[in-house]
Amino acid sequence: MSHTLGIRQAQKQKTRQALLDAALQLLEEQSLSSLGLREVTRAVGVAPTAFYRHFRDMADLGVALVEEALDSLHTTLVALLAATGDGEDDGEERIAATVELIVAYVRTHPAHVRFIARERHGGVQAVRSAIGDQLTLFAQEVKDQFAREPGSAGWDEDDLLMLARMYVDHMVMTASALLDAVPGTEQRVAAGARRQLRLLSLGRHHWLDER
Amino acid sequence: MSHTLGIRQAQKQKTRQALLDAALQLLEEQSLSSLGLREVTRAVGVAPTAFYRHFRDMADLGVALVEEALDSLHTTLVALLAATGDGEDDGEERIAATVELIVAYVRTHPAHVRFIARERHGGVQAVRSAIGDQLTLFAQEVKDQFAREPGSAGWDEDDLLMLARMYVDHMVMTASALLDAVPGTEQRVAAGARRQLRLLSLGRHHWLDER
DNA sequence: TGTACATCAGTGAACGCGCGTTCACTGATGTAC
DNA sequence: TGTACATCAGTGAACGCGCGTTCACTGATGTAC
Repeated sequence: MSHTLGIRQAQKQKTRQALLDAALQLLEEQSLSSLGLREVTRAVGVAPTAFYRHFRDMADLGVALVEEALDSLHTTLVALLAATGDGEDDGEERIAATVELIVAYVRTHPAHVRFIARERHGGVQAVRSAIGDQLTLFAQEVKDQFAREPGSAGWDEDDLLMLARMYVDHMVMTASALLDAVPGTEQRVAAGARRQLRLLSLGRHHWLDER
Repeated sequence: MSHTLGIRQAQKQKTRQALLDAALQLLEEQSLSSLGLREVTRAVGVAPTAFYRHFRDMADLGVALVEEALDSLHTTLVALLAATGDGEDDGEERIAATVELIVAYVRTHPAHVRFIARERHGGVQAVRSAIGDQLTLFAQEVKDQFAREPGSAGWDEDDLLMLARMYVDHMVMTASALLDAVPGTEQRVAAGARRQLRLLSLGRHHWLDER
């Protein structure tokens, strides 16, 4: 039997989620350090003081948003690694699948992408750290996947991590570029992203050529 | 004979520069959208209303800061392109010189770097646009330099621009990574950046291998 | 050079406003028997 | 099942504070003659 939440706890969760959703929406047009507690509670329709039943302050809510956003991003990353074949053809199929996944992710979670891109270097220290830690974790996972592939034979740890970081950074950058793209030009951006991945792939295949 | 400013104009410029300097310093620990006009004038030691003699609002000051920051970055970029030889040895010297220039730039202009990294995706639309436009311009200049090099024979325009964008983005990312680096680990970050440039360089040299 | 008037960068008082935080509260939900 | 008490998510009034913006001003600098 799975545990059913009491009415009280269920309602509390609902309010908490409403606060997170409202904040994420408000953050499309401003950054976390200028978003007010009253603004968020007003959007949800609860008293300002209700906020304190869920978060200590806005930075605390920001960290919760990072977890939410990067949980969904993690799902996408796992799918992306699953689509990783290191196949016979220099990975052209994998590149197309990767970019397609990013495009789909941006389409379904635009606010999350914007939030991460904006707050990654934003003005709230705790949130910046949370995002940095998660991206480092992602790079580790990508590295582990690379290490499993035959194309990585002979690579040392540092080089693999460097490669993984480039892929993760490229993912974030592509996602953010898609967001900022003039509507209708997303296909051009996606094509550019595929070209960039092709360049990285070429570099990767020739990495060991000169010892 | 060069034109000498009147006493009045010279003093006005001085105050304006003081406002920009104070704002840049305050922005090390917060983002533009949460920085207040009174905060800036207080730091300079003038009345809040003096602000309006120089800027319409904080967004206006932000755009002025973009111009200031990217002017100095442009100087660095020109030096960087001058250091570009596309030499015999896969460009290892150029890579070292490039990373060294970025390290030096971050050391001498840390606040500018932080400002650009933070506001590139920040909450103030006008500033975001100003930064985006300048970076596009930089990519064009890098592209033009690449086009002049023998290694780029056979490349089409779109591919060259894509490559230039990767270099510009890599520069910004490296600069921001150096800022965030735990003090003392800058050399590790620089080594990682060199490795990444080596990978890009390899990709570049093999770009036309398969037509 | 001296005088009379114009300009305008910076001042300081005043304003209305929304902010974050405190506090004692209410009333529905949970628990013990 | 029913009753008595405990818990606690959300309320609403109140607070002091700093904000952006307005306005009429001052006095040093600039200009015309």
